[in-house]
Amino acid sequence: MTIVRLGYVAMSVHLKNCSPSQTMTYRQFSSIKDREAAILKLERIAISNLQNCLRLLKHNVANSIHFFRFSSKLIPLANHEELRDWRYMRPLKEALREIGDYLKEHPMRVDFHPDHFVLLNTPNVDTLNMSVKTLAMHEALLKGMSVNTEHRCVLHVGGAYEDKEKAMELFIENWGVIPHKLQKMVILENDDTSFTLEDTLYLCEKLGIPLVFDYHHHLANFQNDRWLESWERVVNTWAHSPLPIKMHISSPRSDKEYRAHADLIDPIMFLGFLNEIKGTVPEIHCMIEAKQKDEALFQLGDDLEAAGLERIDQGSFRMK
DNA sequence: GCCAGTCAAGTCCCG
DNA sequence: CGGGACTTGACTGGC
Repeated sequence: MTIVRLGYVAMSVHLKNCSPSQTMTYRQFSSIKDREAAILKLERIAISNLQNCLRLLKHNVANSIHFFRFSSKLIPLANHEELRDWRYMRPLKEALREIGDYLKEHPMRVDFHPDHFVLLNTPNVDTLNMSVKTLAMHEALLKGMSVNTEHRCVLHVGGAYEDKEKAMELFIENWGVIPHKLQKMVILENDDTSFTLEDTLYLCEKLGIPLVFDYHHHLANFQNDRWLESWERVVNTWAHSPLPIKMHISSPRSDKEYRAHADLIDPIMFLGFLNEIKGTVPEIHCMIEAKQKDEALFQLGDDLEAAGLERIDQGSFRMK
């Protein structure tokens, strides 16, 4: 038996005026003459983003969704060079605590996917330092919400830099200088241009990092199309995690724009996948990456039910 | 009110 | 080798 739980990313198409990613660009920031007022504005935006996150969590509970990825744009300009003196966490304490209190009452898997500027295998020291800083910010946000930080940040391996083997060795080398508490947060995903399932698995096994299998990326970028041959190894990377295995699902927008995400999830592709892994794990969490966000989740849920899966609630299914 | 162009960050790809 | 594409949602500025 396998329990399948569906999750979605960052925002809801059903909640109005509820963006968790409002922002201010640096150009806009620097055009405000009173710097203190400009910083207050940044703080107001960040607090509003967190309040909208809480609304989203309530929406999830109301719709029995147990899995959610926070936006990584919660704090505009958080690590900008010119705002090094800004202690941005202090004014956010209260808003973060409220989220933490709510999560305590309504347990839900929440995590982050820092964007593609966070590169652990970069040969550039400044880029590496910025990446560590950004990871530390994610850690502070999780801690502010009293969420156990272990395995909550999905990252890609990084750039190939014209030599994939070398780039993987550089990942291992740089990994050694990442603070242990940040290492603990990281999980790694196969990507759609450079690092395949096998490449990522090599690093995950070597360094003890759980692997997030992205099925769509795999179809766009593989060495061996028989991913099932590696599935047991993928499952094993989660053996010592407090969390169930997770994966990403999305569907190609079109043949021409194969790598771009479609509005919705193609249920045939997903059902095919589920059929293969049925019974191999007690529980799996599937993060839906689709333009239509939570609506894609609802529609996929209906498709799964129509296909005969036993529905536990809006976001959960049981496969015998 | 709508549409096009712009935005912190890095890497890849094409000409 | 250099500049544009990539990707994403939000926001600005021009009409």
